[in-house]
Amino acid sequence: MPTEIAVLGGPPPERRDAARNRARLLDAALRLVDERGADQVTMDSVAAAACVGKGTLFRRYGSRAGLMLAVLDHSEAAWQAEVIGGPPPLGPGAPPMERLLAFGRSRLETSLRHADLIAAASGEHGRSHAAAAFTVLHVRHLLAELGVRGDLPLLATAVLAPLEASILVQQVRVDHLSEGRVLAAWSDLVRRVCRDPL
Amino acid sequence: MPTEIAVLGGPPPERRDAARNRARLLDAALRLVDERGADQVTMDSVAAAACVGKGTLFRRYGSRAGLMLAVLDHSEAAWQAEVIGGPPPLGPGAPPMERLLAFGRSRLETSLRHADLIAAASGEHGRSHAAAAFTVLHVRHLLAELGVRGDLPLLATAVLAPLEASILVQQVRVDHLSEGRVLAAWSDLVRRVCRDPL
DNA sequence: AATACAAGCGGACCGTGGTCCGTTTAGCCC
DNA sequence: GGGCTAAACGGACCACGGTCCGCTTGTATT
Repeated sequence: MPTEIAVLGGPPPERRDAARNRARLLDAALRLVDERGADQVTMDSVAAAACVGKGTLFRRYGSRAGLMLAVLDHSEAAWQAEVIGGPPPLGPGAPPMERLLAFGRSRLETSLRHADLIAAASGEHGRSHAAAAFTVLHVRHLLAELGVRGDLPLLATAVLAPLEASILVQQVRVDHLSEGRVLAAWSDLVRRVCRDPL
Repeated sequence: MPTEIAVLGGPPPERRDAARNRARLLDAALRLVDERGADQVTMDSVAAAACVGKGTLFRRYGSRAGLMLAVLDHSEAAWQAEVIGGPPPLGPGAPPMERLLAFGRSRLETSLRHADLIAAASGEHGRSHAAAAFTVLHVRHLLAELGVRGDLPLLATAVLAPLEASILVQQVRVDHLSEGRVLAAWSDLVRRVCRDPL
């Protein structure tokens, strides 16, 4: 029986071949999604492109949604970095309201750009992936800086809700509303929410 | 060659057997969804229960999402009737703000009750089914009565966004926030949006 | 190095959504 | 009623997501 070192809980580390396969699979998925679009990528094709059995793919990522989530997180990492540490007004340095409006514009663009990926990733795990949690936290933080009172976590979620990919796709790609108009309406919403109730 | 009567365009009427099968299928689907829950109902089982071939099912309803949409519309008809003509404060007769808040509470409950059905119906047609259009129209109407200025269609969509089933399921069933708290936050949002900017 | 065993592996297999196409039938005209 | 055609029918068939299980391999222990 192997010595049990990890006294404090936590998942045991991945075996080296497992980690290698995980990386191979993510690589293959990133490449395929990039060159064909998310909804043209089958699980079999990813497994084949990674030279790995299908069973391994599902053991590592759980489901198609899980794999797409990993791809999505990878794709949005750069965006998150810009929000956290990039140049103003999106990054720190600008007044909170300007940052919030810049955030909205940027999020709108990103949601639309990754719409297919987001849809593919939005099965079963609810929407609670790292990326979503990050946006809520960020908006909540900005609202706090603006001195908004109330149930900030829920208010942040409410402000973010109209920027959900599924809603934006309906508005822009089905109803053919211009992105500018959608953004203007969102900005209006934000100003109303943040207005001081003096 | 049959006489062409419909000079003005529009889809030709359904053949009698087709209409009968459509009804049979919807009946079967309603019954199965009611007794097993939407995500335990397979297309094969619906076709079998309706004593109809699977091909027919798909010809009539296009896809699983289409069938579930029909079931959903049927299930929500009663709710829509209450909103349009039921007793206040949900129905007409109460002041607009009271109606709007009652609408929110009612919509929150309905979205959660039909969450599985809504999820099953939300493929491919975007969200543009009759039910969704109805809620937007209604909220838009109430906002107008409240004298709210701005891009009312988009503002209505933004106000409705936090009541989307997917978001509510995450908040209530995953994060275990109470319905009361979620509703309070939504009411707060609405009051902020409707506040007069004097 | 030899041993032991958990972890990992891969591909055959299954259920389900969706399509296809040869056959049947409702509706119209004579 | 008989004949014609477009519409409808239905079930065999396919693709894809997901599971299962017997075999392999990495790693820790001695």
